[in-house]
Amino acid sequence: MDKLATWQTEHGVNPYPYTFTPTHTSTGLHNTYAELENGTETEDTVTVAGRIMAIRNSGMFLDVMDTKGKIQVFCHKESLPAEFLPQLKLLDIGDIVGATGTIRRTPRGELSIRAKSFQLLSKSLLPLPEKFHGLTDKETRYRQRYLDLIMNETTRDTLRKRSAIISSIRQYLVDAGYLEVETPILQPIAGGAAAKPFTTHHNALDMDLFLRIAPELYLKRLVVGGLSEKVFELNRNFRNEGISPKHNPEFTMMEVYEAYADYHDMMTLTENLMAHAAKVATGSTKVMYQETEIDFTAPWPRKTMAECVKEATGVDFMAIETDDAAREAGKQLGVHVREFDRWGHVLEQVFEEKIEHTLIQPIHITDYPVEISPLAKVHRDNPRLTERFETRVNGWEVANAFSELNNPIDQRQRFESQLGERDQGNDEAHQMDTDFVTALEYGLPPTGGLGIGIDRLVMLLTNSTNIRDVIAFPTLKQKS
RNA sequence: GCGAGUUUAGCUCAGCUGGUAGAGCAAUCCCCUUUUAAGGGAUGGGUCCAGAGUUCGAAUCUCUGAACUCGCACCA
Repeated sequence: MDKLATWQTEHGVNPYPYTFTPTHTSTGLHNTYAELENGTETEDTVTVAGRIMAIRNSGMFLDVMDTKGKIQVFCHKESLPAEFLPQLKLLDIGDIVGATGTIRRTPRGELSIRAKSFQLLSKSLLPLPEKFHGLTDKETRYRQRYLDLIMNETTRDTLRKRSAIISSIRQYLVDAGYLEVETPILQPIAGGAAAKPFTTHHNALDMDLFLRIAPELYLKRLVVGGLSEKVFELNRNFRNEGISPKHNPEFTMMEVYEAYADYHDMMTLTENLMAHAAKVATGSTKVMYQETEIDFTAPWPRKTMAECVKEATGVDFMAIETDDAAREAGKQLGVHVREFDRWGHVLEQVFEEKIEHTLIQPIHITDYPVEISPLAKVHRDNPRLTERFETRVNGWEVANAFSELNNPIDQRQRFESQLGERDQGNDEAHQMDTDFVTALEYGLPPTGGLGIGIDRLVMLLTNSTNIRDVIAFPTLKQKS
């Protein structure tokens, strides 16, 4: 652009200088001078910096936006030294500038800085989207998130809240004595969940590796080793599956393991963590999501999966003895049943198709069938069930937790049973991880474990209806 | 993967039954020094998503493809 050259040749200005030192933020000034009356001038000199979002009256009024907000810079020819006036004409919407001047409030009530000087800090070469409608095209908003952030306060707010939520969870756990750890993202066996992994290859080792679908098996190894009785990891998982408003191929999971705890303890921890995060993000444990108020205030109801199904359908799966009878019952209820489904698969399928979407307020669904819970400990009162729960909010799975299976003999059998399912066509059945079984053979203490889907929690706490709105750079197809 | 929809200027969008490509904002130039989407005047700006077809003539009709959006499926 010509203006870029003009800055350099006619004004000897480097349009991309190295440093600048603002003394104040826009929001800080709005707070400090909240009581300043209209039409008042002060002698208080401040320096701010930010992006020009609007220019009015040929540069007399600049709206400057910094991370905290906006403030008007008032460039009047009587208060701005004459040498700045030609430079004023060279400013564009989108330029980043610093300005120094005195605080005043205009007769119409706009807190402003009466500029004594300003400095170009970065020249913008591309025009910003139109100011009134802003940037609304969803594709551009996701592909060029920087533009979305410049133009849309909601986007800035959502992603800042995401950061606050993650910090609050981390801080809560650290304060409670949990040790934050890191475990491999590149794994030779993608374990800890049922999902299709991304595959990659290490050249020097000539070895295929998988991006992890869950950190679970490594975190339990750390508990076996006694690194800490309470560990957690807050990081990305990768699942090679469809993209939807609730699924991104890479997503953020918090997993925590606590020795000598069981799944009841994990329910309490889930409630405390989410209620805390809700308060940090929204100021309250009662959160408006779309048209519904969701109440995260602890404690939350707990109900077994079989009870839910019995209440909603009248069918008591606990009274069904065989897999054949379970499949028949599933078909009777109009639920999708596969030929290799056993009692537990059918029970879960009925739950998902008939009940899940009705669970709006936070609830722990407990006592999952053993067939679909290969890493959870058998229920102390019933061998067909496990001590596992999933927390549902707004019909979504937001947490999954167990009393961890720590009996190595049982674990080996569960893996073998999963291999059997794999042979029957369930390509997401769990793989055998012999080293993990070996770790259990050295002894994992009784342990409670919990995973929380951070992105979905952030969606709920920021009133977002698409997971892409809570991920700064969501996965998109490459433009050809 | 399936269905519906969208794709036109930097942005937000018009463009009818096929007949020379439009507006507002942004940009450039001029006027204007107390504006709040500032205002007035002038000017420039297009691979109408891509390719093929129908037609004298296609942004518009047909087919194929692409990206996106929404819904569904998948995601135990």
